[in-house]
Amino acid sequence: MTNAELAILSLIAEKDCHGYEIESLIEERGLREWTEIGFSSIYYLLKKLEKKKWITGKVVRQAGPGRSRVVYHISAAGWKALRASTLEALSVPHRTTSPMQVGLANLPAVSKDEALAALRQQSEGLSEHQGRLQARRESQQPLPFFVNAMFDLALIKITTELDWLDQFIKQLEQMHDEN
Amino acid sequence: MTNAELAILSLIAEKDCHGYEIESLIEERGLREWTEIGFSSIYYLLKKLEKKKWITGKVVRQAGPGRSRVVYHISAAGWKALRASTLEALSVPHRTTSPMQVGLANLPAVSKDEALAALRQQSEGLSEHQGRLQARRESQQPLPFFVNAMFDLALIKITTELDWLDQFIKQLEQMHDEN
DNA sequence: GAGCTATATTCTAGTACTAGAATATAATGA
DNA sequence: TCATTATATTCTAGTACTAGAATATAGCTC
Repeated sequence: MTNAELAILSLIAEKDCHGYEIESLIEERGLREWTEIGFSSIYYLLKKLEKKKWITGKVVRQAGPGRSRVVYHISAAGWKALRASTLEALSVPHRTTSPMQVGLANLPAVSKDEALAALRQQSEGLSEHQGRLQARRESQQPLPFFVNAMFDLALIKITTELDWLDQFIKQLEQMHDEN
Repeated sequence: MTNAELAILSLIAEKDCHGYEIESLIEERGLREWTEIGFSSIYYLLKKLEKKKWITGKVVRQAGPGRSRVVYHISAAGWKALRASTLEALSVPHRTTSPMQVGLANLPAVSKDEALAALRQQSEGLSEHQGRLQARRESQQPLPFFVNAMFDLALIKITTELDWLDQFIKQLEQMHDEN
């Protein structure tokens, strides 16, 4: 199961949902901070999960305007897959090279000044992201311990990267320009 | 330009290459530690870069056995794209949520013991990766400062994650099992 | 009963790879 | 000369999304 599939499946595991509702859940909880599922992908992913028999859809006509919804419910096989996939995600390390690291590998292609400007921008963007995460965590307390753990890990990773980056910028500033 | 395209283009920028040669460079330098470009993707990516006019191919018959090679050379437009893409990679932060974090979000789906076993496996895998990176860096000294920077950053990120993980495992061990 | 609005889903035409098998070709050796 | 080997490239049939436009339908208003 892919990350995107797992994310959708776990929302349905929590509570029966239709596509539009999943979109609002994602929006509401700021899940876009964690995944990159676009609106147009939700229905695609739902169909995929249904094809695998992990969820089953039921057309529901409701009071109020608008067409009927398809409300999805997780199946026994879906729970099994969710558990298996969660364990796999927890156990298998996944090497992650950020674009910035790839950029670093190509540092000689740009001038010192350009590199410095770019890295300062990176640093600012990272700080903003850090701030957003911190704010979101604080605004939602108290949270279950495992959600706090997620925030912790995310924040610690960003902070580490930011510290390293700021030190690297200083180091680069003091270097002789070879370009 | 995608990460994969950038990686290939930067190898060609360094020196004219044909497809098979790129594969051996990737293997030789342990670039799979940084990117996930499969062998079958190299030719696909070369074609893509050629279509964008960033590289030009030339059929070369060489001494020795085997069919002719297509040796690629970076164009002026290619250099321009390489510089632009490098600056973008250096400046634009990229949120990266590892599968483990997604797993953490689904922690309630598994039992405490299962989670602990999985996380211990994660920790071991991470340690091994850390060791591999460290060994590779040491075996290749002296390296250009920016390559050392890449290793530094990668190692610091892994170490941070590992420290957090080991602490989290301890915390989880002391918790009451609710599943 | 005709149009309007809100709600929800589907469709079209992409992009970006990827695994693995098949193919092509130059030299060499039996 | 004809199979074999080494070298290098191409082909087939996928998977996994994704942007944005189009469509469907229930109720409400006039």
